[in-house]
Amino acid sequence: MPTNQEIARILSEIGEYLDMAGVAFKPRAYEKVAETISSLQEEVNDIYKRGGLKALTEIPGVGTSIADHIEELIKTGRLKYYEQLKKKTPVDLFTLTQVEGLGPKKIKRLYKELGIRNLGDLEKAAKAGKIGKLEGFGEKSAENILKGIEFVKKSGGRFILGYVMPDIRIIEERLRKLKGVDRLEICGSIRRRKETVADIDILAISDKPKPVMDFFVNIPEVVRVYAHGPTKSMVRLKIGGMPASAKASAGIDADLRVVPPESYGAALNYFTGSRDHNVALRKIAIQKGWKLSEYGLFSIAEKRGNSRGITRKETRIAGRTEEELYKKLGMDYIEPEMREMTGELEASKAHKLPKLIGYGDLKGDLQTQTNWTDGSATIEEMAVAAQKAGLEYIVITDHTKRLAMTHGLDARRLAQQIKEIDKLNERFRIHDTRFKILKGTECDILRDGSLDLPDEILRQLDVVGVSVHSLFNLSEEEQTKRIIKAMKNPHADILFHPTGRLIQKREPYDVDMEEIIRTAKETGTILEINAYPDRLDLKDEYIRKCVNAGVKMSIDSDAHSPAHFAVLEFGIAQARRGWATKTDIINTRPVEQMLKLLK
DNA sequence: GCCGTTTTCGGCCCGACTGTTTTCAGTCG
Repeated sequence: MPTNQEIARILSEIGEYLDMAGVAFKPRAYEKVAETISSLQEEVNDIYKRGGLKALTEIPGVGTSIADHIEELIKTGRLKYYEQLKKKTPVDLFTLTQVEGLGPKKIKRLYKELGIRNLGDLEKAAKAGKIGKLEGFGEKSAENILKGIEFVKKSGGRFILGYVMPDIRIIEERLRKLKGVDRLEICGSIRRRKETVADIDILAISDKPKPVMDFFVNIPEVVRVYAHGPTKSMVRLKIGGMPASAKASAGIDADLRVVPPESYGAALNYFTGSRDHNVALRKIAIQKGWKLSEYGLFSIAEKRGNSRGITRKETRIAGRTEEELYKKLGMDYIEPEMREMTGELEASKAHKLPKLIGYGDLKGDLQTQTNWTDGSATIEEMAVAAQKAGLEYIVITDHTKRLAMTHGLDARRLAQQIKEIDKLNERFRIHDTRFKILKGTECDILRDGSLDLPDEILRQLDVVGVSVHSLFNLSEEEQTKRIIKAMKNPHADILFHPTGRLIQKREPYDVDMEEIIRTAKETGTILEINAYPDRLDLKDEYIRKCVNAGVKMSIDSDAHSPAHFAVLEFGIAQARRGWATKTDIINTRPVEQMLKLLK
């Protein structure tokens, strides 16, 4: 049974083969449907099982031909049409197209004239000087291909946002301070605050773009310059990124575009994306008889000349700000985190967009660890750091005894910690701060769904978080049952990192999230949005389901050191991508009100 | 090959840069 990713890859390769053959329009149809399928929530397989060919054609971009292709793939595991194309040009398209500067047309010529089928062949030919001699290629192309090969070998492609953000901000500040730069913004998936990002898109306003460009391609982090023009430059940056990895050492690509002030909003919008969101906006503009580009929204007047045909006069009608642009198109402003074509255009037209939780809206943090278990700092140090980060309260949630490697707390040590926290709060009170340390736990959920600490001690805590740290491989049924039983414990207030995933490291465990969300609603259990950059667990799609179901959530740092409170912004970003408002998140409230929302 | 609240036929987002060219194709985002 082919997975969505496998189906998407085959369809996308068909698109590239058609492109190679010079076929018009079909390539884009295949590329587009491949993108849709690779980001589909439901398995295409299941859709087919449920409703056959007809259900397949209800997937956007799937018509009769592609539906037939998919059916053949599901039924036979093969696709004759694809195999025929592949036979004509039997190359490793997937890898070769990852080489910067190589597209279908060039790959075809390299195969026809030099017999190049894969990365190895390509490297050999380039080193042997064969590519430079090919008509239309030249020495420079050969050199670029070799550099491209190096990167493909080293890089996995995407970076975890929270790990690269600190370095990106340093570069951003340096460029912003540059003389001649009036405004500057990081756009693209970074502005949309995606979980992972592939590159850095930077937009600037300047009336002297040349010195800005020259500065940019010469900053010390630049290891390679792909393009250096008057309004657009592209480079590869070597930035630390944390944790240090092979990936980070390969560097990350950054583009800088400079536009005039009257185009800033349109450019900001265009370079922020998502691509699909932009395409949809341009179509709306066309329906109104206008044209939208990164330079603005234009009305078009056509004048018929006597013999010379038609002349077009374009008049800018919006583009200085994004707000103006959306308004002119008949819509409310859409926050960057929502620009993913998941219904934001419809909501915007109907003036029904939610007012998203803001980046300064958190008043507390409900999951923090200390040196009582696997954290690095004392309770007091964590409290002081949280206060500095602008919070009014934190919950200390050290691990429990089942997690032996962290010296998890048993009932006796937890009782000691409770006393310690009482003392500290007294001291804070004396020093006349309103900051409050709450007593809590990150209590392990055992195999059978019971909790790692007895009810007698849980009863004494302000906040009980429960979470899974073992037996990730249980069947979906067993895992779901286990977690639901824990949620039904009258003391279990919050389910921490509900799916257990680690981005780029560990898949989520098999769990029926629909069922978990229903149980949360039933039992009044809070679901956590864990802000730690490689967790971001819940995912945006589940956050949105919680919002729609009226299930409350918390945003927690899972801080293991004082510096970690900085990650809360990524949790807020995640919540915003799930369309959550301030009222959906319990720790936007002052401590007394927050506590009232718990069991 | 897909799609339709102006279209079931005739459209399909738009522009920048490079390299190898003498006016542009290919690639990228």
